[in-house]
Parts: sequence; structure tokens; C-alpha cells
Amino acid sequence: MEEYLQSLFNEASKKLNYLNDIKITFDVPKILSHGDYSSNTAMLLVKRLKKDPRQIAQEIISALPVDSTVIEKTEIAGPGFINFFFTPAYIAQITKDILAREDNYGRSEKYKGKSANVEFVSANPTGPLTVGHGRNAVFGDTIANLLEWVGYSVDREYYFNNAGRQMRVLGDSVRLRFLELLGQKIDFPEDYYQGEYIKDIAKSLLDEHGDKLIEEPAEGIFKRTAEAEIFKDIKHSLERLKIIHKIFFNENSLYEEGKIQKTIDAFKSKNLAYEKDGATWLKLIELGNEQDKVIVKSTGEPTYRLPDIAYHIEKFNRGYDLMIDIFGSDHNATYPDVLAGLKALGYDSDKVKVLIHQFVTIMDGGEVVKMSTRKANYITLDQLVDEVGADVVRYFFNMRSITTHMNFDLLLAKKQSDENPVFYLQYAHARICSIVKMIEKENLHASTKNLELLSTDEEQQLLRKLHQFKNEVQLSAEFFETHRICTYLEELAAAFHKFYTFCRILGSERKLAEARLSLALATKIVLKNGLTILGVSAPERM
RNA sequence: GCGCCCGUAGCUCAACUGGAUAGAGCAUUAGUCUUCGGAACUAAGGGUUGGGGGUUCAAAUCCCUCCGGGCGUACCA
Repeated sequence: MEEYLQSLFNEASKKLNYLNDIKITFDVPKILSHGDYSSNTAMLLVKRLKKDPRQIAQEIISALPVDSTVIEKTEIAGPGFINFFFTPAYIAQITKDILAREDNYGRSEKYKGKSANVEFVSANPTGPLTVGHGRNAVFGDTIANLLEWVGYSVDREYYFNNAGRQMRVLGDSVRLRFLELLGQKIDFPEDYYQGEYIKDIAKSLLDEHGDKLIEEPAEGIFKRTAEAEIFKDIKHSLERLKIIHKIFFNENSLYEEGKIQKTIDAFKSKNLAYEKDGATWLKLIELGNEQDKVIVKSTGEPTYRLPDIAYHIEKFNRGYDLMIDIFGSDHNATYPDVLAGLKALGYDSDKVKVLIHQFVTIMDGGEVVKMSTRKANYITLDQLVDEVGADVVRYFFNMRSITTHMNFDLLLAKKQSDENPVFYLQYAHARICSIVKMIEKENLHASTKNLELLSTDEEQQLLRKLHQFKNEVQLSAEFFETHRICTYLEELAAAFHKFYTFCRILGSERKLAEARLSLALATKIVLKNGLTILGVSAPERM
């Protein structure tokens, strides 16, 4: 419908030149009596034309070559909105498109030929993924899905570092637990990894190798085994949520391939780096940031900024049109340095989109659970999936804007899981599947021949909702907002249940029953496609 | 102190990125089933959008200021 309106305005702009100077948009009004679509174009032109907006609106309407079989009414309302009312018969035609495209309905080719990289999770393998990582993981994967739905080819990537201080501490944590198992009295430092999983890894090493490892350094087999075991668990946790990264990028490879040094050299050759107090500093003030920062410590080790910049250069060199980084809010101070560095080296930093999500506050029975990987005081992602299921976890993390500091009450999630909105959506889907099966036994089949019969309020409301899906997918992808899909699907499911309550299929006149059945099928398709984007299953029965 | 994010119904969150009368779910209350799945539907109550100023035809949304919370503010990542 929007495309049609757009084409009307394109025609009109040939007569009314001023329409070319302004961005014409169409909104779906909140209130039914304001029509199917509404445009504020006239009001935006008030300043320029110095005329009454309602008068401008009238001028525009007169210039629109409206086809009365498509639009039954246009009106000027309020301060100067132009409202469009489509004919019920036209609105019902959407059913045909949906049934024809099925699983692909809602996809577009707007960004066909473009490539994107989505980097997310990226937790170092020092411990199991926590609920906090869950938000990052689910959101990142869903953003990747959305980008695919609008035509991008997408690589999902996981960036990690197995060479830093964290990992040394990890190796030594395992070594100490190992010695402990051999009966040695050890003093386990407070800032080491306290989790049980460290003991498990130590135990498995003991089982396999006995006390032969007693003289081994922490950085050898202890660290290697810990990394391998933990990574295996991380990948498994992600797979349970249907998340599979195509690329695991090890920061270490940047050193091995000399890319870190190359980046330092690049900064130096542009006179953007200098030595002070034995360290190498980046001239970030000159690049517009708050203060200069160290990129190579006096020990000779780079700070995270340098490999981060080198890593993004690496991604630029792979030719992506869009690179998305997904971070928790604890990283919000780091990325401006990285972007400034990239820009200074001549890369188009606008291609890098940093999405920061706020923290998840875990509540358990009204009490805040403070989390720390090192202290092993956390709820793992696996535990969460065990308790509420993958679908609920995915839906829950997707259903809120990433800017909100969300509360997750475990007690509530467990207790009220039956009332979670995800079940409402799945129920609607399962209900349709069951209806269709049942009705086809009556030798009644969906038909789009008489869609104009779908004229009740409930049918028309449902049809209008279906119309919005494609646009909703596009907006969600362009604004990088997964929660819009959830909101949309809840409205769609509600519209369906209402339709289903008031409009009988069995018992209606045959042509009407066939049309209604096709509407139900179209709803099923859109529900399923929406859930697919979110990574939530659409069960045929529950 | 400074930077980023947040503050909307009792609770958890939306609001098409500046649009018309701020909406959903949960909770509360009152209803709807001899037939297609009641995990449903109908209706009611509940708001000075944290406070105050400003910008304009129009502000929950943008700007200023104050209050409250989260995360940062490293030669940790």
C-alpha cells in the first residue's frame, strides 16, 4: 500500500514542484478513524509555502491520480494530515502475495549485493557464558537474521584473545586446582577464577595424565586444556540457542601476521603516535576525542585499542559494506577511540556500526543477583536455557529495546512461563495449523478467488496488520531493533485471535469460508516468518 | 567531577525515530463456552511520561537545568 501511495505522490510531484523538495512519508495512524495511512507532508511545507496546511493538503489531494478501486476515500484531518482509506477489497489482496511467497514473504532485496559482518558474543574463553552474554548473543544473531531478510549476505563472527593476562590467570587457576587435587596445600588467590568448572577441568587432567603434570607450567597444557574445554562449552551453549558463528577470529593472529606492527607504523607515519614515559600514545585529542591514550604499554604489550583497530582494518580489507559490533555498556568508552583511529587511517568509519546494549539485572525473588565471572557468582546461560527453554530465552532478549536496562526475574520467568508472550504467539500458530488440518477434512480448501468477502472489522484489522509486516522487517533491520518484530507479532496474534473469535469458518457460506481459511493461512505464514527471524520455533502443536 | 544509557499505569515494557485521544502484557475487577484449540475473547479501573524551563503548527521523543539509577572514566579487556 505504501508503494502505491508513493507512486501517487511521484505523479503529483510532476505538477507540484515543491513535493520534490521534501521527504514524503506515510504513517499508520494509531486510531482507526484516521485511515489506513496518513501523511504529514502538508504540514512540513507550511514554512516554505507560507500557506495554511489544510489548503496545501487540498492542493496535494487534487494532484493525486487516485484509483477509486484502490482508495475509497482521502480526507484532510486535524491540523493538516492527509488520510487515506483503502478499499476493503484491495486490502484483502495481500493474502495472495503472502500465500504465493510463503516462507519468503517479508524478505526484500533492498540491500541485495551488500555484505555485512556482525561481530558478537566475543567473550574470551575464561568461563561459561552468563545471562549477560545471552543478551548480546541473541540480539547479535537476530540482527544478523534481519540483515539477511533485507538482502545482505552476512558473516557472523566471534572475536577472542587467548594470549592475554586473563588467559594466563586461567591457566594458573587450573594448575593450582590440579595441585590441590594431588593433596598439596595451596593458597588460591582471590582474583583467580573461582568457578567449579576450573576444578572439573583440573580433575579431567588428573584422570587422564595422573601426577605427570606436576612440573608443567601453567601456560602449557593447563591453559590449552582449559581454553579448549571452555570453548567447547561456549559453542554448545550458543548452539542450543541456534547461534552458529561462521568465523572465530583469534586476536593472536594479528600479532603473528605482523598486523599490529603495521598499524603502529601507519599511525607513526601519519605522525599520530608519540612516545612518552616509555609507552606509545595515540594522538586522540588531535582526532577530536577527550584525551590521548596509550596504545603500547611501557612493557611493550599493546593495549586493547591497538589490536581492536588492527582487527577492524582486517575486516575492512575483507570488503564488507557494513560492520556491526555488539557490546555491553561496559565497553561504551572504548569504541570512540577505535573509530577515531580507523578514520585517521583513512577508513570510512561510518561503515562500522557499534550497538551497545545495557546490562541485564538478574533478580531472584526480588533480590538482585550480582554477577562476576571471576567470583563464579553468576547464572549461566545454560542454566537459564534449562529452566525456561531456548524459545523463551531468545524471545525475552529480543523483546526489549537494547537501550533499556532490563530486569530478568528468574523466579517470575520460571513461575509464569505459561504466560510469557512467546507462548501466545506460538499458540496462535499452532491453533491455525490445527484448524487447517481439521477444516480440510471437511473438504474445504483455501481460496483467494473471493477475497473481497473479507469485509468485517476483524478481518480488515487482521489484513491491515499483515500489510505491515514487510515494512516492519525493513525498519527493524535499518534501525537495528529486534524488539519491533516482537511488538508486531503480538499485535498480529491478537488480531488473529480476535478474528477467529468473531468470524466462523465452518458454517459460513462456502466462498466466505474459503476466503477466511486463506486469511488464516496467510497469518500462519507471517507468524512463522516473524518467529523465524527471532530464532524462535513455530510449533504446529503444543 | 566528566562521558554514554535510562526514568512512561501497582510491576515489566511499547509508542512507526517530532504527529492526531501516550498503548500492550502481567496483576486487579466484572463478563463470554452444548460446535473450528479457553494457552482465547469482551469490558472496567489505573498517567501532571521524574521536576522545572525552552524550541514549533505539533514534544514521552529535540535543547537547557535540577533530581534519581546503571555503566564507564587504566600503561585491564
